[in-house]
Formats: sequence, structure tokens, C-alpha cells
Amino acid sequence: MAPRKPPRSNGSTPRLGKPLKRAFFGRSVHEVAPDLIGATMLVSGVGGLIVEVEAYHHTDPAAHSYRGPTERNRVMFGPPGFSYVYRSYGIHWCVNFVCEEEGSASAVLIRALEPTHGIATMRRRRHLEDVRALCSGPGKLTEALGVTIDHNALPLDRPPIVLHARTTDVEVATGIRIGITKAVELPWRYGIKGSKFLSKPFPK
DNA sequence: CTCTTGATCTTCT
DNA sequence: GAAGATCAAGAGC
Repeated sequence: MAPRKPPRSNGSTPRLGKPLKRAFFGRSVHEVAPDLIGATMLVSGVGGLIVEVEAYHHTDPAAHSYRGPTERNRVMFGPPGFSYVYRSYGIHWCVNFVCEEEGSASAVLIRALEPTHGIATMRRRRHLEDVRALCSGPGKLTEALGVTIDHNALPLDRPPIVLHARTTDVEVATGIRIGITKAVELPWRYGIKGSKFLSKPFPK
């Protein structure tokens, strides 16, 4: 196999920060979302650095929780620090982290990762060699990490899902969210501007 | 590069 | 019965 460019331009893999506890998520979704940028997300040991997320809240017309609890979204109405996985367009899975407090029904959608752990596994699952495209979208990263509905309503601080705090400062950009038709103007997308692993670039 | 379209199916109206 | 927190492929420029 030909040599490949490493996932980080300086060729280093950053050490893992301290594991995030469930209490990390018990804050405003707009505090948690930017704090997740640069954190490492692993599912059964496979994953990478979170480079793009979006925040949703029950007062937000674009949120699944906007019209109240249903069978699909009920975990959003539960306590923070749990996963919310849903089926998108009948084809993909998307994963969220529930935030704030019970009944708040807020969550952060994980939209893109910079792959660092288990890249060979991700390539196999995605039938794709290009590291930049393995996790550059919410449906792509769940396929790469093996996330399905079986991962719904799981605690975020014990296997198979583990998160590690970022170890270096990052500059977090904001912008409008992707692919929604309601509340399109709200600037609740957060990410690393200029990352090559985004689902879509942040505008200049 | 951008734009358009098909795939596929669960959820909610 | 329609919409949807998406993706990949194909056409056109």
C-alpha cells in the first residue's frame, strides 16, 4: 500500500485529554457545543477529533424536540449525557449528545470528525480510502464508527462510547446550520474553520 | 467547480 | 401522504 498523508498535517497524534463525564453535558447547549470542538469521540475505540457540530433546542423550530416528545425523540427529553440516534432520509444514522437538564430537550448533532483512531476499520466500513471523506458529515461518521440505532440512549461516559477533552486550544467558528429548512438563520453551527474534515467549509 | 436528482423509509400530520 | 438535522453520482460549465 502506498504511503499516505497522516490525518494531521504535523503528523502527530495528540494525546487524549481527560475522559468527559456526564456532568459535562449538563450546561447550556451553546456552551457544550463549542467545548466539544477538538474533543475526541471514540466508539468501540474507533473515531477522532470532533471538528463540526450543531446545537438544537426545544424552542428551535428546526429541532426534533420542537413539537414535544415522541417515540423517536424521547431521549432528548431525558437527562443530559446520553446519545440520541435517529434515522435520516431513510438511509443514514445521525448521532447527538443530549445536553442541559431533564425536560430541556436540547442536543448537539455531531457532524464531522478528523479521523485519528481505527482508520483502517473506517475505510473498510465506508468502502473508501480518502481519510478526508471518512467522517465529513453526520451520516458518514456514523457509518465509519459503526453507530446504529443500537447506540441510541447510551451513556456518553462509558463504553462503547467514550469522549476525551481537547488538549490544545482551538478557535471555534460559528455559522448557519446545514440542510435545514426552518430557523435557517440561527448561527448554531460550531467548528474549526479551515479544517479539511468538515462536511462543508465555513464561509470566509 | 456547481447544480440536480435518486435512493430509501421512518415519523408525524 | 409528505417531509426530512443526508449522501453520492452524474451533468454541465
